[in-house]
This record gives sequence, C-alpha cells and structure tokens, in this order.
Amino acid sequence: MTKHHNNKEQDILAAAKVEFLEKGYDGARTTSIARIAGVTHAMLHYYFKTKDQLFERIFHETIGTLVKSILDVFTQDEMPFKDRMAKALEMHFEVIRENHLLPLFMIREVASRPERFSMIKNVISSFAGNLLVTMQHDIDLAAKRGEITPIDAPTLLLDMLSLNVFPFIIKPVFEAATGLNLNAESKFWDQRKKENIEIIMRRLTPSQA
Amino acid sequence: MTKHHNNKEQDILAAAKVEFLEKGYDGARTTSIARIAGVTHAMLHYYFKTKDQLFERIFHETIGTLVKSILDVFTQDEMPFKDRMAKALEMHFEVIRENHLLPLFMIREVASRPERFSMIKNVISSFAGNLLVTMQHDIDLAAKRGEITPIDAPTLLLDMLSLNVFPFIIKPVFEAATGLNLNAESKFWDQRKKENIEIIMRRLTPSQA
DNA sequence: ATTATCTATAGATCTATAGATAATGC
DNA sequence: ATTATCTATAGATCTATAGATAATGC
Repeated sequence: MTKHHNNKEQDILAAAKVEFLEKGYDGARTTSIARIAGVTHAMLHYYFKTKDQLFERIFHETIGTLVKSILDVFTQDEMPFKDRMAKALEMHFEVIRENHLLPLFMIREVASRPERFSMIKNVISSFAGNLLVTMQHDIDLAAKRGEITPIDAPTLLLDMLSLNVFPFIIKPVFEAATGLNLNAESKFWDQRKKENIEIIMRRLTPSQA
Repeated sequence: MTKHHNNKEQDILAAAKVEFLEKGYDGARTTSIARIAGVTHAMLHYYFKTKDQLFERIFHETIGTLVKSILDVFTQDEMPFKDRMAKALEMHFEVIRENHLLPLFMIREVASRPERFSMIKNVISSFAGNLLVTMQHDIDLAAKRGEITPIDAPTLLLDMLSLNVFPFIIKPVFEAATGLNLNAESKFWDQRKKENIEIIMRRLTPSQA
C-alpha cells in the first residue's frame, strides 16, 4: 500500500480538477466530485481532509502551468528580437489552447477571494520581476539596433497576454451567442494565432518617418 | 404606495448588484444582500420571490450595458475609418473603465451556467450580426480607398475587445501579484487606452511595400 | 494491524415561507 | 384593507466525521 494506493486518490484529483475548473470553488460540490471520480463521498475527506485543501492542490497546479507558460516566453535562445517574440507568442498561445479553462478559473478565484492569492503572491511577483527586467533589457538592445520601436516591457507583455488569452476567456459567451462550438473549429484558433503575431509584429515595427 | 415603495426595493437591487458582481451567483448570499441593503432578509423574497429572479434582474441589466458599449462602437457619424475606430476604442474603453466588474461577471456566469445565457442569445446574436455586417462594409470601403489594409470584421472586433477588456479582467491578479491598487492609478489606464489605440491604428495601416 | 472503503448521520449554512404586526392610502 | 416589514422557523443542501467493515502487507 502507501505505494499504489493512489489510483483512487488520482481519480479524485482528476475529478476535482474538472469540477473546480468548470464551476469554480463556490459552484463545485464535493459530492459531485466523488460521483465523477466514482468513489464514495467519504473517500474524498479521507484523502484530502477538506474541500479547501483539495482546492488548494488544484489551484497550485494551475498557477504553476500558467506562470510557466509566461516564463517560457523569454527562455528563447538567440534570434532577432522580433522572431523571438513571434515564437514566444506562438508557444504561449498553444499552451493556453491546451489549457483553455485555466485563465478564467484563476482570474475568477482571485477575484472572488483575493486573500487566497496572497500565499503565492511572492512566487509570481518574483518571477514576473525578473521576466520584466530581462525583457526590458532585450527590448532596449533591439531598439538601439533599430530592429524595433521602443516600448515598455510591461506594456508589451500585457498586449501579448490580452491578445492570446482573451479569446479563450470570451469563448463561452461567443459560443452561447453564435451557437458555434469553437473546440471543433481549429481553423478559427489557427487564424487567431496568426492574427496575434501579425498585430504584435506591426506594433514592434519601427515607424518609418 | 405602489408609487414610492421602491426605496427599499432599489436598495436591495443596488446591494444585489454589488454582491453578485463581486462574488458571482454561487458565491452570493441572500442574507448578505439583505445586510448590505439594510433590510431584513424576508424583504428580499417579498420583492423578488427568489434568489434566481433577483439575479436575472441584475444579469439583464449588465448584459444591456455591455452590448450597448459594443454597439456604440459603430454609431459614429462620418469620419475617416481610422478616426472612427480610434474614437470607438476610446469610448468603449471608458465604458468598461466605469463598469470594470461587468465583463468578468458576465463571462463567469455564462461559463458556469451556459443554459442561463440561451434566453438572451437571440438578442445578442441579432445585434452582433448587424454590427459585423455594417463593420465589414465600412472596412471594405476604406480598404478600397487605400486608407487601411483589408481585414475581417470579426477579427478586428475581437482584437479591439481583447485589448480593451482583458486588462480589466486580469486586474485582480495583477493587483494581487504586485500589491498595487490600480483604481488609484489613473495614469496606468490612460496609458493603456493610448496603447490600445496605437496598436489598432498600426494594425489598420496599409503595409508599405 | 495498518490502510482503504463504505454506511449513516451530525452539524452548519442557506433559501424560502408562514404568520404576526406595523404602516399607508382611501 | 392593502402594502410593507419583522420574527421565527421549516426545509433543502452541503461539508465533514464517526464508526463499522473490507482489503492488504508483514
């Protein structure tokens, strides 16, 4: 035991992820998680004590995925700055595409319970701090070379995140309004990725005057 | 009566708006709404029967505000297309700025209970249909005149919404990560508005080749 | 003899309503 | 005599736990 007892534990975690991502903490039901996982309700408290602790596990995991997706943006090897940005945008877009429920989940939970975020605040801010410094440094170099127009790193980062993340956040509304199922429409997302790269490339291009 | 009995009714509506926008349907408590409104809990059911009906009132109202904010984008009088877009972006940005909790609220509710949206689905889709047709028509004209580069209307609309809305949606996360209070930082939002206009203008500029 | 699982239920929380009392308009 | 408001509580729902039983490793 202690070794392979984790089949059910894993089932519960997987079920919890589905339930929390779709309904949020307040909307999620521990009974519903147990049902999805195919275990009795008591098992859930046996392995994870409380709903809160189960939630923390899922929340941490998602934060990790999202933070990593942003950090990877700048762990590119040496290429011209614009090419690196294009590549970064593409990679980041694909991560979000694979995990399209994560951004809304994270935002919703932070919005409705800001205190929950404070524990990982330090993690994110330290990461983000380094990221922005590196980014600004590279921007300045490329601008000096005349490859791009100067821009603030935080501004550029928010531009990129807005374009790459928002379409996935608005997806349910869009689907409700149009009746389309965007998961089936891979062309739509391919086109969106291209558009985002196009926009950022144009934003970075030095203005000819 | 029947005439000015609505002071408390209005108090309840105002309180419900605060509670629902902050916590979402699942997180909202009718007892909490009553407390905020300064009335006893039973009053809430006296005026609005159920939590659901009270929610519907608030939800409808917010949908209206948001849909209007997008429609207004194209009720501009005659100017060059790019100027109209710049003006539209600015107006839309200010509406969201005044109602910064609305987008996340709407998206969250639709995501966690898609069936709730179906009733107003028709409203939105008919509006959006007209908007996109008009928009595409104007785009084609301006492109033919050489004022802008050709672009799909839905693509352009999603670009604009992403840039204008996402920063307000990510606000709580950003504040949690940095410790800043962005409501106090009006310079930040002014700069963001300018940046969004800058991006879209560059996106629309014909590529010189 | 420790770990895993189930049944049954306690305890907390939240929505909703019944029924009594107060306020207002006619 | 209709509308508004309050007190008290029913009823539903959900999380959590106690305690019994089954399965596993030594």
